[in-house]
Amino acid sequence: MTTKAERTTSYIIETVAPIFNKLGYVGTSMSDLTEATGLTKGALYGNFENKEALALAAFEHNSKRLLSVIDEKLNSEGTSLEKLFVLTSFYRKYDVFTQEMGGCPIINVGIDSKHNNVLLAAAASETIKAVEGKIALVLENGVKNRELNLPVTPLQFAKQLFTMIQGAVAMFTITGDRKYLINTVAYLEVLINREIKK
Amino acid sequence: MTTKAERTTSYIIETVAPIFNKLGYVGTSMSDLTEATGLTKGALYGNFENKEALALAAFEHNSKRLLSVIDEKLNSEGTSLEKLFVLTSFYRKYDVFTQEMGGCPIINVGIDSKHNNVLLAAAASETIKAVEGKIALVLENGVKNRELNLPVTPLQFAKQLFTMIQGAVAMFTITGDRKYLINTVAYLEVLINREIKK
DNA sequence: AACAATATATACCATACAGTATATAGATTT
DNA sequence: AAATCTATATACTGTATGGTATATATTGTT
Repeated sequence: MTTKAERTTSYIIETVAPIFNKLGYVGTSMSDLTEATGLTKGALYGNFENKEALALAAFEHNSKRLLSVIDEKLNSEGTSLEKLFVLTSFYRKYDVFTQEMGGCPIINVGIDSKHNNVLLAAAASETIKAVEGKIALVLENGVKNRELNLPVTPLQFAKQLFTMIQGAVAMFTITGDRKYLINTVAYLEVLINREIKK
Repeated sequence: MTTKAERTTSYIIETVAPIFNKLGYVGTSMSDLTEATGLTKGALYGNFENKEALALAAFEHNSKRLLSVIDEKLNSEGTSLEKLFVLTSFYRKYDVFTQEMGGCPIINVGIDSKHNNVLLAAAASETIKAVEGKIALVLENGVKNRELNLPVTPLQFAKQLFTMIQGAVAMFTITGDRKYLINTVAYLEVLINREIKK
């Protein structure tokens, strides 16, 4: 059972998350948030200690959503190779997935908070590590099953894959051109088939 | 001959550029800038119409510096292949180059200004186009000289290369781990040798 | 060197900011 | 349903914000 208070707290987080993600930590004002939620400062400060705690909760919300979708993709039925292709397919349409979140939380918060908020910066860095770990696990299994052949360690290859993906995400975010996502995913799929498929 | 006024203007730009690059457009206050320059608001507003004009000049300064170094690398003596390797070498140590600028201006301003300042966002996007064009030119020459063999158009390949580079830059910026730069450049050099070298 | 033109400093404005104390409304428990 | 407890609204801090009007230096010109 969820009490009214709990529901208010999560309503705030959900409403506030895309705003922080879009406008950044300093770029978001408390009045932006009262306006969006339809609540007053009293309500916001009753549920969260301060702006920083609110921003942190907002990022964790977006991060968890992203991580759980990635988990879902990487745990879908099929071979390790197929799992990887499910992931790349997800990133081909990453723009629609991130639309309601207000963009990629890793890139947005990671860059925005670099010199503005230590906790947020650390959280973004942690999310990267988490994704890399998840991809590495799939790669590791593929190697164990004699399905894949990696030129470097699973974690190293995972980092390389994710770096390329985030490159496409960054370029898409800055230019607004979806082709960066589409073309990078196409490149990655060829790369996986040619370089690591046994 | 440079008049005193001109020297003040460029002194302001040079001093202010890394601050805007680090803290972002909204994250930078006019008092940050008076403090850093040792000048007063009167001086700053005497030389620039407003905060936006100042931020724009600051970005253009960083962007020009970056583009001219890239130009220099891509116009160095040697074959097209060698030029490409001079560029990748530059990005292996991109962290030290961007240190005094306060980080990569493309990533920082591109992401930061996305929802905060239209002119800055457009300027970052333009800088990306400029870099891609410069790389494409070298690739095009390499094809003409029967030195390179591209699987796609020069511009398309240039975009793919630059996307990977900026991916490494983004990951380095967020995590602070130089290995993203080092490993991505290593990967790119193998890629160039194996995929497009004739 | 005296004057005119320009650049910088000072003092100020209205507004927006994050945050708080307290009053009021709403929910939960008995 | 009454009483208690909790959550939200209101009204208010003090401070920082971008920007400006004007006075004062500083520069370039004759």
